[in-house]
Amino acid sequence: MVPPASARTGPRKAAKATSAATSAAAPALSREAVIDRALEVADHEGLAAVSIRRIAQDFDVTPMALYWHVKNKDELLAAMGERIMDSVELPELAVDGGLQRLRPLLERLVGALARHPASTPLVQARILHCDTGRTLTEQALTILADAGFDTRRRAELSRAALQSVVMLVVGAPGAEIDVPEVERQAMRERKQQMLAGLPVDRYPLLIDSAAAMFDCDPATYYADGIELFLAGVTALAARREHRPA
Amino acid sequence: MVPPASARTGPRKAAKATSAATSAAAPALSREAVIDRALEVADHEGLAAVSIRRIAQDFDVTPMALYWHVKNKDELLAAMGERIMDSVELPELAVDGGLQRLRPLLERLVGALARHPASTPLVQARILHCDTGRTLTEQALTILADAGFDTRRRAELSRAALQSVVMLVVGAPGAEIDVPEVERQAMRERKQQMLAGLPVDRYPLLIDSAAAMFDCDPATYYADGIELFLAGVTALAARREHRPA
DNA sequence: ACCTGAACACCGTTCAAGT
DNA sequence: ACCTGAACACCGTTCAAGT
Repeated sequence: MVPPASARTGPRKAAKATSAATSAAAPALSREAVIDRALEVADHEGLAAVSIRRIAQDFDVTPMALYWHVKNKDELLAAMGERIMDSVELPELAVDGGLQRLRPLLERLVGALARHPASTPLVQARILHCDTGRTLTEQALTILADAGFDTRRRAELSRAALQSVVMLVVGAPGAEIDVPEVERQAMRERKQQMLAGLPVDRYPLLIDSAAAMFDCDPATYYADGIELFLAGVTALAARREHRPA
Repeated sequence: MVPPASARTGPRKAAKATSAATSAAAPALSREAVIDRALEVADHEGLAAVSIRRIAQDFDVTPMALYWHVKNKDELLAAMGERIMDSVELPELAVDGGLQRLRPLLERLVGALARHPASTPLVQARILHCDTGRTLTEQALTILADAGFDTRRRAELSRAALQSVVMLVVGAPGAEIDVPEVERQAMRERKQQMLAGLPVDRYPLLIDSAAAMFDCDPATYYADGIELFLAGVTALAARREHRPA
């Protein structure tokens, strides 16, 4: 599943340096440090590379040492998700601007998630388990309520809003989540070749789109994704107004 | 990670029945049978419960026997994703109807994915690796091209269309993917209690929506999700028409 | 063509013990 | 309060060998 070890980047005993001044090497073990390191490992080698034993190794410590700072692996993964969520810089909620006020909210979320694409799937289940996620949801609900959506629609749409962002990041073309950094380029090329080898008569448009699917600017990709969602809610809100129940 | 064994549901030697007529028990080992069983296990116990050794056990066979039918675990997971994708009943592409022709396409996809929510994450990366997925994409691209979207926007939007469906299924309220069937109800109740315990002054709308987030009808949830996407593309297409470059 | 046995290098986790 | 050692029950996978 994971390539047979080799290439490690993490902090390690530089040599068998004696106690005093162990150089840059491993930082002190702590819950925060463990979570940070886990996110780093996921960023560079994929989420599958995150294991209790591996992280312990990076701290030059026994695997069981981690269990003092973290309940178990599931809790570590949950904490990674919440850490990402808490890194969102919450925007202030403007008094007016209608549904367009959702835009900064979604942009900030994209900004935070895109820093850790490989760990973004972890966020999905943890949004409502941290303050930042709840505040973000509450803001979205406020904006949607102002636009006239009832409780049920608000719930659905706020959910869809945040999940659309998760989807954008996880499904970003060329992100190749869960593939280690080093193999990403090769992976992309293999995919592109596969598409190029398809029968042109059966999939003319698909082949035509292949290039656009791979070399795409992340900034416009995210902007367009957010735009699509906003266009959707705006249209739905307009329908409500024109034929009110 | 996975609860400590116990409760298994799969086919098993009923007793130490002698060769001839081993009753209903384990079907013949084959690539198809392995994939089917893996999907069943994921459906009932979550994707994490799918292991080479476990599936082998369910067939009363040595783990290494599976390697004859399947290259390795990654290939098994990929095959599960493609199997789901191939179970989509492709709609015929109507000649007219504009962007609304996307609807049956998305509905069929939801239909197929919703049968295996726990394994739906596997579909994401495999869409373009099977005929059905490519055909579906080609159809989406055709509809989007007819609506006037250029190559880049077509590529983006077809991608967004299929991923939105994956997201709808994976993020379905109360689906609790990756949690074994037996614990799902308990999990839902824990979440609901957590929301109920929140400070009402900070999260008034969130708490108000809590009920709507949990007891929701899957049919309208999916219909609304598809509607949101269609409203979005339709609005974007309309903008293009009114101020053409 | 299809399956087994033995072995290897990994996992997560518990529990008693050390400082 | 924080960490270690030894042990257990799991993983995926290889390789030589059986029928």
